Amino acid sequence: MSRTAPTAALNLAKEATRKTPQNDRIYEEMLAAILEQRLAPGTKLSEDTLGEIFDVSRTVVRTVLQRLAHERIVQIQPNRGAFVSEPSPEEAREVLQARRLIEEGVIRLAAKRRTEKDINDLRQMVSEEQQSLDSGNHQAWVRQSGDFHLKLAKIAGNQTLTAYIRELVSRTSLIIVQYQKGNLSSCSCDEHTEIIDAINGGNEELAAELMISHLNACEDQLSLQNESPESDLFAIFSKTSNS
Amino acid sequence: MSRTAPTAALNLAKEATRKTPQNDRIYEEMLAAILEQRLAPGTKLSEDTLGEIFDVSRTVVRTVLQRLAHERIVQIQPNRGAFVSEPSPEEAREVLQARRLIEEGVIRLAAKRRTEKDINDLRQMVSEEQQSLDSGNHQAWVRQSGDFHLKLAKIAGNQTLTAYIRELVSRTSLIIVQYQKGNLSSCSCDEHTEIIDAINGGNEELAAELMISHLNACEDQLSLQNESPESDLFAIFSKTSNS
DNA sequence: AAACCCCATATTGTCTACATATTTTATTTA
DNA sequence: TAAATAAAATATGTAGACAATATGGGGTTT
Repeated sequence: MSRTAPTAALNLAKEATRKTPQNDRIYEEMLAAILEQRLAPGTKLSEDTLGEIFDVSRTVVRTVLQRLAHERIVQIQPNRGAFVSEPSPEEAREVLQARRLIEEGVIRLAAKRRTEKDINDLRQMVSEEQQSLDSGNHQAWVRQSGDFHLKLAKIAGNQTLTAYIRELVSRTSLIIVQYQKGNLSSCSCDEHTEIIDAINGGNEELAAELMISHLNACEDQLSLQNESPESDLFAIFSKTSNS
Repeated sequence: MSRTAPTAALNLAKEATRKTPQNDRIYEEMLAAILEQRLAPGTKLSEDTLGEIFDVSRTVVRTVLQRLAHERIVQIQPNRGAFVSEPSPEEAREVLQARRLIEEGVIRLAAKRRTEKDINDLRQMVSEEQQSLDSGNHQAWVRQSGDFHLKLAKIAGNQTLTAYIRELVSRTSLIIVQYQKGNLSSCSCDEHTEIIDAINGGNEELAAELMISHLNACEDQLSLQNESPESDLFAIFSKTSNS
């Protein structure tokens, strides 16, 4: 009975976000569409078209596009429009580097703060990942794999870092869409399980090493050897035009 | 003469950002106003008023406010308006924790990649910091101190991490405005100098330790013992109302 | 006199219209 | 026929108008 403050504060927080549901709804739908590969990288996102689809004016669409642009999921070219981002190999390496750096720290925090329930939740998530992998549901696996890393950030208990990881995970999904070579190896779930075991045992150092190895393995599964599009053009034509 | 691609790509990049200067100009001005404490935390940012000040419509103002909101410099309350953020002590601790985590990694990268010019630039920046400190120019010092950390991120060479640090530095400035107790200690410049010496010597481990200590020292200079506003209210009145 | 309700006012959320920039297409010329 | 140019069409950038929501004051009721 005493101390209703937390509940009140929570309700207040919910109240604060209860409105502008249109923005959020459209944002979620567009993000999902991009991450589930229904919108390929490079696709033009016409304001009029999107407005018609979601039955809102361009004003609302622009708000959503600007939000997605800030998260680097779409790129806005002034006076030309918004496009689904096509991360360059350099950008891909950068994102993975940032993830190694941040998630190494996050996993150490998570190892310190994890509860029994957290461990159970994580194991449950890996189990579902494995199911998607077994059934060949690539899209679901990419999303669930990202959710696993996001859950670790939430366990670490820092909202700022969680927001950054959410962003990086989204961008990674986009990168995987573009650069994944061949089929995905099934070892990923095992790596996730190893990480759970490490933080369950409170072994920060091991957990950190496993996380870095895991992200390195992810990067190794990508074909990032090629240069950026423009440079490619010059490289491709230099043989004939420069001779 | 051969390989004009990089230059072409650079020009293209400049072209891409040459427009929408209005957004950027107003964004920069508002950010400066907030970080220089001309707009205090909690200040209502009326769309009409700002539109009148900058001589643009609310459309443009809203775009800028949404951008600042995404960077957590302003808070948008639906149907109520935008306000300069008032970071809670919890949020302050979170930001400093995120900075320790990210900047430890960044300083290691910077130590690996720094050039002679970088070191000179950094020493020059610290020198200017010292001048502002000596002349009692608090505002300039806060900005320059942030620029130092931002420069380190640029040396590390990861644009994603640089963007995150820029955001965290801005938020830290806002936090300092709210929670700095007493005068600022002059040791900060010395700490920056020590960090430069460490990365100049290529001593990653030392540089990382110094950076963490430095950020801890920053946090220790803040008065973060109080709880968040809401909780405060309940704590304050619980003695009388609950008896 | 105090508390409550309703309405007036002001501000934000959204839509539509117009201005400006880009892209496409059609026409002209070499 | 192909290239270049001009004009039309299309899309984005901005402004202003209307709708919805929150705030504050005045009046009524107990």
